[in-house]
Amino acid sequence: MEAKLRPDALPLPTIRRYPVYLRAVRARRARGEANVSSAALAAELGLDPVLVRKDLAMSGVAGKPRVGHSSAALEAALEAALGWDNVSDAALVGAGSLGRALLGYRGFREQGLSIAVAFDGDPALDGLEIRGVRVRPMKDLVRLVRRLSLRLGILTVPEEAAQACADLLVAAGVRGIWNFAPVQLDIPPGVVVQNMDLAQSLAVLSHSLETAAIPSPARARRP
Amino acid sequence: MEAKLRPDALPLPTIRRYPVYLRAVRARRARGEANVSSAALAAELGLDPVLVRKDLAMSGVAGKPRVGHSSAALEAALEAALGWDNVSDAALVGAGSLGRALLGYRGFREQGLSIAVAFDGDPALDGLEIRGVRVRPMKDLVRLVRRLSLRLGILTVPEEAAQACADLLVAAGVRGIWNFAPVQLDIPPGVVVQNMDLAQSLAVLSHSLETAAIPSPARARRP
DNA sequence: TTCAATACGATATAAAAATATCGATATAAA
DNA sequence: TTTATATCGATATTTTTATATCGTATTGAA
Repeated sequence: MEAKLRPDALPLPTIRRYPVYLRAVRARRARGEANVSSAALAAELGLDPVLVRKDLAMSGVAGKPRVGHSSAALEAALEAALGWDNVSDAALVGAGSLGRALLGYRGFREQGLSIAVAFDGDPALDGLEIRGVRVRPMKDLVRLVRRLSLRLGILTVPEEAAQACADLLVAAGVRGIWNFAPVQLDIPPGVVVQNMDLAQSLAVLSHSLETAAIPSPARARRP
Repeated sequence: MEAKLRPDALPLPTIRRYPVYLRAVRARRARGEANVSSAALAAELGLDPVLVRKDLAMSGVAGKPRVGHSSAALEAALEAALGWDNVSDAALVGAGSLGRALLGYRGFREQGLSIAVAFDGDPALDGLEIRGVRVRPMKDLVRLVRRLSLRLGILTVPEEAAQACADLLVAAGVRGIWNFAPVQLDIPPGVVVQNMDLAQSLAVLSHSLETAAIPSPARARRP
């Protein structure tokens, strides 16, 4: 009868939770658990069981009562939903300290991401190899990105340079930009931008630090 | 009559947008603009004007028709709401590449944050000074953090070490933890955790890259 | 074989957030 | 002075997301 509850568009918050589920499922699978129950995941992650159940249901894999979901199937489905099943190569722009930190992050491979080449405006870095990735001058960006047909650009330059570099990436035919600069980029439609703003995250923290400052120390977050 | 619309708790999405507004307001003020209109901000940031207006209203500063809001007052109010008006010192745990990148980030001062001391388990780093911040061994963490009465901990260690380091920070009396490790920390109530998960951000990007792949190129994001 | 418990699936309700609409007010131009 | 308009403030509506509830299927134990 095939009556899967599968809306064509997954809710954004669900997408954001998928990597969290995926990590947990992978860990359990590595531990030899062939099946994962949504309730167990919810308990481990401190989330509402219903929420987890709904999220998993939207991945398309069915679960069996008293057993849970096949962890292998879940892992595959989550990866597919995220587009992490086939590794895609990216170009990193800005080989400063943040750029280098990203170059050194081993976890990207598990997230379908591999940095193929880096660019930097500083001539001193030209030709340098950082963690197995060669740094190229900016003037080669459009040509190289196009030749390697990279779909993704990672922007780790100072905010003054961000828009100009983004324009180069777009000119090179990139489909998405992961922007670490605290700037609202002006990008033509068709290219997806995801901002990674430290300030936004810090805002939530320091605000709740400010407000939840004095009150009673005994108060559970989740009942 | 004093009928300010001021809910005691600001919506989380509003909090997240505050740093974005703040940056824009600061830039305009630096350019000599004494007043900022919500409509202009909305246009600059690509947001809905009503949304911006509501967000700004919740900061408590009133705007005047045909003029806008006083940019000085707005800046102060936003900073106050975020708790960025008085700089607070933080402890950084994990002086690896990501930790160093954060140590090198100049923007933190504008966000009310200053890293006072760093810790790392690697004895080779003991005593090293990075960007003016001394690296200390882990065994000194609780004592030093307590003595400096630091309220905030920044966690940039590998995921295996994250929970143990978080426990140390909590033991040292920290009120909030900014967690860059991809782990769900188990933290007692009273201590606020804000996760900065690269994977979650990348998830949104690669998913929309995946879904919005083939369709028509001409499609505006905001009408 | 029967029964109880677990965990899923679906529906319903509630909460939160974004968007739309309308009226009021202060400023600048006529 | 008058009038038009930009812009705010408030209310209403819609959409999105989260939570609660109920029924049912499957398994493992009695």
